[in-house]
This record gives sequence, C-alpha cells and structure tokens, in this order.
Amino acid sequence: MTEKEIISLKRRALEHYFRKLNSPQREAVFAVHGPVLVLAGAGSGKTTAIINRIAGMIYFGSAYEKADGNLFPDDQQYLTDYINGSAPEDMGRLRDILAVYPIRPWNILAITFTNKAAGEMKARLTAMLGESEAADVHAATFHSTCVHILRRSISNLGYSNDFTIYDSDDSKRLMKSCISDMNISDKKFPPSAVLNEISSAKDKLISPKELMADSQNDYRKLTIAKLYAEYQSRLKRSNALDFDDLIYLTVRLFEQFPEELEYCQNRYRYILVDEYQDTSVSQFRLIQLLSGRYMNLCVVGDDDQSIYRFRGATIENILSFEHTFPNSRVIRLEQNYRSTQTILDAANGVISHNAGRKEKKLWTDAGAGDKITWYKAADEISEAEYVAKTIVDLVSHGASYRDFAILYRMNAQSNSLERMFIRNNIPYRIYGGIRFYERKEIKDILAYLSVINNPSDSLRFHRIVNEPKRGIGESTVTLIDNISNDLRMSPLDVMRQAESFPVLAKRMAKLKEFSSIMDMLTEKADELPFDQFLDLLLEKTGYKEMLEAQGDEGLTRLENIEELKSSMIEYENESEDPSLSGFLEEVALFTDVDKYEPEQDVVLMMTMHAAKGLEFEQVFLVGFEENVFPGNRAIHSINPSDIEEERRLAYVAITRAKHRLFITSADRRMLFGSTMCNSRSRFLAEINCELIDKQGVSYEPQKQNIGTGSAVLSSLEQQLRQQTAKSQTSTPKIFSPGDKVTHNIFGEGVVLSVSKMANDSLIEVAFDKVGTKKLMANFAKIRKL
DNA sequence: TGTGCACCTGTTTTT
DNA sequence: CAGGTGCACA
Repeated sequence: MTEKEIISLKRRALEHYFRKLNSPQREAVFAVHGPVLVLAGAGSGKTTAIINRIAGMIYFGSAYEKADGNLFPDDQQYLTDYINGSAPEDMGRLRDILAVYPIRPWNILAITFTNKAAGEMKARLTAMLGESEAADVHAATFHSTCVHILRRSISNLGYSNDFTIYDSDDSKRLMKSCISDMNISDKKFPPSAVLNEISSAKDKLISPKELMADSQNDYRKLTIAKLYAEYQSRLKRSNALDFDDLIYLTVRLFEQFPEELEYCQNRYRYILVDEYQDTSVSQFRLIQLLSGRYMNLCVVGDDDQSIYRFRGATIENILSFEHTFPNSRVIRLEQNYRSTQTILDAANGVISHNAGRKEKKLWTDAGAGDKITWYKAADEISEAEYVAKTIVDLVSHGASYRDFAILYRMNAQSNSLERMFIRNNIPYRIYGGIRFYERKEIKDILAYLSVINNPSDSLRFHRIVNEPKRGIGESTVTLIDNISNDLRMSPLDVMRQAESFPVLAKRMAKLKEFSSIMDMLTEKADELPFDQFLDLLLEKTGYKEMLEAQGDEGLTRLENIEELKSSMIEYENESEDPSLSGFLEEVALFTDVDKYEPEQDVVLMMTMHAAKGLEFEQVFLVGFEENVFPGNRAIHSINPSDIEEERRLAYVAITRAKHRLFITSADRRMLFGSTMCNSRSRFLAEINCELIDKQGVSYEPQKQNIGTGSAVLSSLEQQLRQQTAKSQTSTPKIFSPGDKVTHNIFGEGVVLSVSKMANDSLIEVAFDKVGTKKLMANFAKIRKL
C-alpha cells in the first residue's frame, strides 16, 4: 500500500466514524492544526461540531492530515469492513489503527463565556469521551481560566494568590468611596458611569497612566483617569480583583513575564473559543498570546449573533480573523437543524439588512412549516391577553407549557404578561432577572466569610462592620479606615488594638467586642464543617437574631441563607480539597443558582438577550414596536451600528423558535408610567409579508384620541373580554393569612397575605414546591384545605 | 446614629 | 408604575 492509499483509507474510516455530522462539520473536526474560523449560524449544530472535534483530537490526533507508517493487512481489512458496515465499531482497535500523535486531553483548552456553556460542554464531553478523559480537558469560562492562571502566578504582579474577586456591586461601592474621598461630585461623575468607562478601558487594555496621558486637556476624562488610578490602587491594597482585572492582569502577566506565558502555551497547545463574536479586545489579546507559540486556535462564532457590543464585545475580532491569523481556514455551518424554513427565511430577511457582515444563508431540509403569526393588539394588556389565550388554547390541544417562551426587549415588559398569566393560571417562570448571590443577606454573609478569609478586604469589612447594627457608625469607621490606610494594617487589626489609638477610646468596648467575635470565627473556620461554621457565624454575629426580629421578610432571608448553606455543603462534598477561599471563588464566578430546569412544565419568560443559546418549540416575540424594539436609544443614536445591533438581536430572537413564531405589537403601551403610541417595528417590515399571517385589530392606530378605549375589537379579543368578565362574576372566595390551600398546578401552600382589590383580592401564597406566588383569589384555581 | 419620606429615574448583562 | 437614593429630622 502506498502512503497515499493508506491515508485515503484512513480518511474514509474517519469520515465513517463521524458519519452523523454533515460535511462542513466534519471539516471542522478534521482541521486540528493551525488557525480555524468556524462561522456557525444559529442552530447549525455548533456544539456538536465542537464536541466531536475535541473527541477526534483525543482519539485520532492528526490522523486525517498525516499518514504514520504502514498498515497491517488485517487492520486494513478491518477498516474496509468497518467502512462498508460489515465490521462492528471497536473503539479500541480504531484508535490503535488510526491515531497519529493523539492529543492529550490536558493540552486542550476550551473557552466559553458563561458557566452554563462550560457546564454543558463538560457534560457532553463526559458523555462522549467518558469521565476520565473528559475531566482532563480544560473547559471553562474566560474568567475562571484566568483565575486559574492568576492563582498560580499573580505574585509576580504584587498581589497575593489568595486574592478576593469583587463583583459589580463591590466595585460600585469601592468607586463610590473613591469619588467621595477625592471630593468629586457624584452628580457629575456617577459611580456606575465612571465604572463603565474604566471597564471599557480595561477591556481595551488601557492602563490608568495611559488613560491619563490620553486626556490632558479634557477635565472629564482626566477625572476619570484619576479615579481609575485610585480605584486600582485601592483594589490592590485590598488584595482584590474586579471581573475586568481577571482578564487584564492575566494579559499583563503574560506580557511582562514571558516564562509564565511560555508555561501556559505549552500547557494549552490546542485552544478553542466558543461565541467568538462576543470577545473583547483584552480577551482577543489573551487568546492571541496563548495561541502564539503553536497557533492551534479554533474559534467558533456567528457575527450575526453579536449582541453584546454594549459591554465591550468587538465584532471586528471575528470579521478580521482571517486577516489577523494568516493561512487560516474558514468553515461555514449553514445548515440549520432547529427551525422551519419559514422561520429561517424571516431571520435571513431581517439580518440581510445589515451591512458589514459575513454573508451566510441558513437553510434547512425540515420543510416550510406554519406561517408566522403577527398579532396587532390595542395595548399591552390585550397583547398579554392574546399571548395567554393562545397558550391556553394550544395547551388544550395537546401542547405543554414548557414548549413556550416569551421574549421581550426589556425586563419591564414582563409585568403585564405576568399579571395576565397569574389570572389565567398559566404556570410561568422568569429566567434571568434577580440573581441569588445578589440578595443583600447573601452578600452580607459572603462578606463575613470574605473578611475571615482575607482580612485586608476593607470593602467587605465596611459592609459588615455595622450589620447588624452594633453601634459602630460612619464616623468611627472613617477613623478606623484612616488609621488602617496610614499604618498599612487591616481594619480588623486596628480594632483589635483599639487601645493604642486615643481617637477610638470612646468606642473601644464595641470595637473590641466585634474584633474578638471575628477572631473567634477565624479560628473556628478551619476546624468546623461549613454548615456548623455558618450556624456559629449567624449566632455570634447577631445576624440571625436581627432577621428573626424582622418577621416574614426576615424569615425568607433566613431561608435564603439556608440555601446558601446547602450550596456550601454541596461544594464541600464535591470538591477534592474544600476550603473557604475555594468556595468564595466558586461563588464569585458562578452566579447562577436560579438554574434553568427544563423538566419543569412552565412557560418561560425572558429578555431576548437571555434567550441566546436556547431554543423553544413555540416563541412569542412581544413589543415589536418602534422605540421598544428597536429601542429609542438605538433609534436616536448617531451611530447607525446601534440599529444593526438591535437587528442582530431580532435575528437571535427569531431563530430561537423551532416550529412556531408569534410576533405581537401594541398600538398603545404604558411604559414607565406614561402611555405612548408607536408604529410597528421596522424589523417586521423586513420579513417577507408572504411569511406572515396577520391577526388582531384591523384599524390604523388612532393616535389622537388615546384613552377613549372604544376601539373596534377583533372577534378574538371580544371573546377574551367576555371570558374574563364571566370568570369575574364567579363566587368570591375569602382567604386569610395562615390558611392552608391547594392549587391545581402549584400544589399545596400557606397563605401569607391578603390584600383587597376592586372586587377581588390579591393573595400571596407560599407553596411548598414552587415558592411564593401572588394570585387573584377569584381567578386562581385554588381552594382551602 | 438611625429612620422615614420625597424625589428621581429609568435598555440589553456575564463574569 | 416602582424601586432605589439622598436628605432632613429625631
């Protein structure tokens, strides 16, 4: 057999092994070396391609690219039989025969943006490769990858490796104190605005000095640069890093310490980046540095799905990949496995109005499917009514609640929908929104743990020193702060030695009391298991007592803390080497406790942004009106690319739907306390009208007489109104707090509160299974037990 | 030092 | 409309 024949046979065997993939997907799997750009349209089996690629690298190495010696006749025979299906798939033997320099799993780095994506990748790798090989692949987010690197080497930059990670709330507090201490007006320089600018500077790898140099004649910029410098020095003093620092400092580390970079380059020889269209300048630089030695870089993304420019993503990274990495291969995945052709045509129609994109056209062989329904409602109430009615109707015809998702542009839009869903007893869940670790009580407890773990963390010290109230007020804390800054000792040390500082004499007893509690806790932190330690902390700090005095709300908060405790226990059980700092790190980077549980049979509501990466049988896109979507900010922006970003968002939203797509607009909408009239969204006009089935009010908007409410209603709407009226006259039900009740969807629960409304009452019920819900007593399918 | 009320201001968000 | 913030007062 010639070498040519060997490689051709082996290639056919490999192609047979990956026969479930389509041909561009296989191309992505086999292109192991060199720079590769995979342009993966929505629903094109991107993750499948990535997983198979990693598996292929580990199983077969460069078998597709290089021949390696001769083939024994019986191996040759086996391959031939395997290809034509007459021999069984013997993985061990296939690997033996085919593999050429198989890649070791720990040499592979797969970077994602969210923990969810990283978790999914891990899970799918485990399913394909098995536990042991999958565990060695480093699949993680940008941020946790950087933490990993920095924990090892950050001492080069003058931080210690037990650094604390600040979240955006911590950053904001720190910035507030910088602003007030530097006597700068927080009216002219709102902390969040300053932080945004600093964050975007860090994203662009601009240091405080560089920003300063760049803004000599601009007072505003100069002030921000000064604040940046101050903020950064305070972070360092607290041995803390904010989210942007994780990337920024890793890049600096690599640039200043080539040996550190080299170590990582050798460790991560094969790099894969998911959602590449969302990378920022600093993330790009990080990738460029890491892949600089071996150039085995595969990036996967879709420029049409870039919707995070507002937080630093530069679409140019993906648009200029081929230019930045010469000799790169570009692979397009355009076959869509998710949606009907109608939905894809709509998406293609919208996105084709954007300039400056890589031309792609999604297609499917799934068939045309149903038309898209456009419903024009009178106002946001009847819009919500339409959505609710349609879902009830489809569910009664065999659909499940979990088939539906409602996507909106702004969180504020969920209100009317929620109310209507509660009325109609449609179980729903808002995905995204308030996050568990952002709750005050959780942040307080975590602050206690942080201070115990890292006493120099003065920001978190501030948070807890007088929480619960223990008579250590603002002025005392300022004194402690000054001393601690002047003498370079931790605030807690200052308290411990309060007697040495005459200014603190008056408050000495209270200060000593607090510091001794913290000392005791610090001592016990290593001895006790997490749950017992947390109980002790709650007890000794008086936090528990404080919550218990707060009644119902305090009880909910205590329950949340219990939840935190269970996640600590979970961490303790699952981690090989559990430690307080390890737990805090996990919490800092893994913000999602409100997990998405697809098993639950509920309708999901979320913003269009939050829907990225998800898919649903039937999707409602609500609020398709000018000034809502696209939003007024984008419409009035001087920069036309803002509209393009909205359009990409529309593209993302449309392509979430597998089978059916409903789009709604309202003639009148109450938003932020005032009513406005908007014409239908321009994105609607960008969809070929033959794909759309129009429903709802058939008159043109009567902008001049808002509020007459006498608009001609469609028959559907009249039906709805009648139904609502009917159910309103059913016998009123009376509940009082403490009543045990049962609901035919939510199960059993206890009434928390009752408030009278017009001719009904709003009751709040704590259900055993689904948590607290607000229900209308007369509408809800609920009865006393 | 702690509390209550008036005022104000509103995209999208992961880490 | 609703939640967060800041300021005045106890």
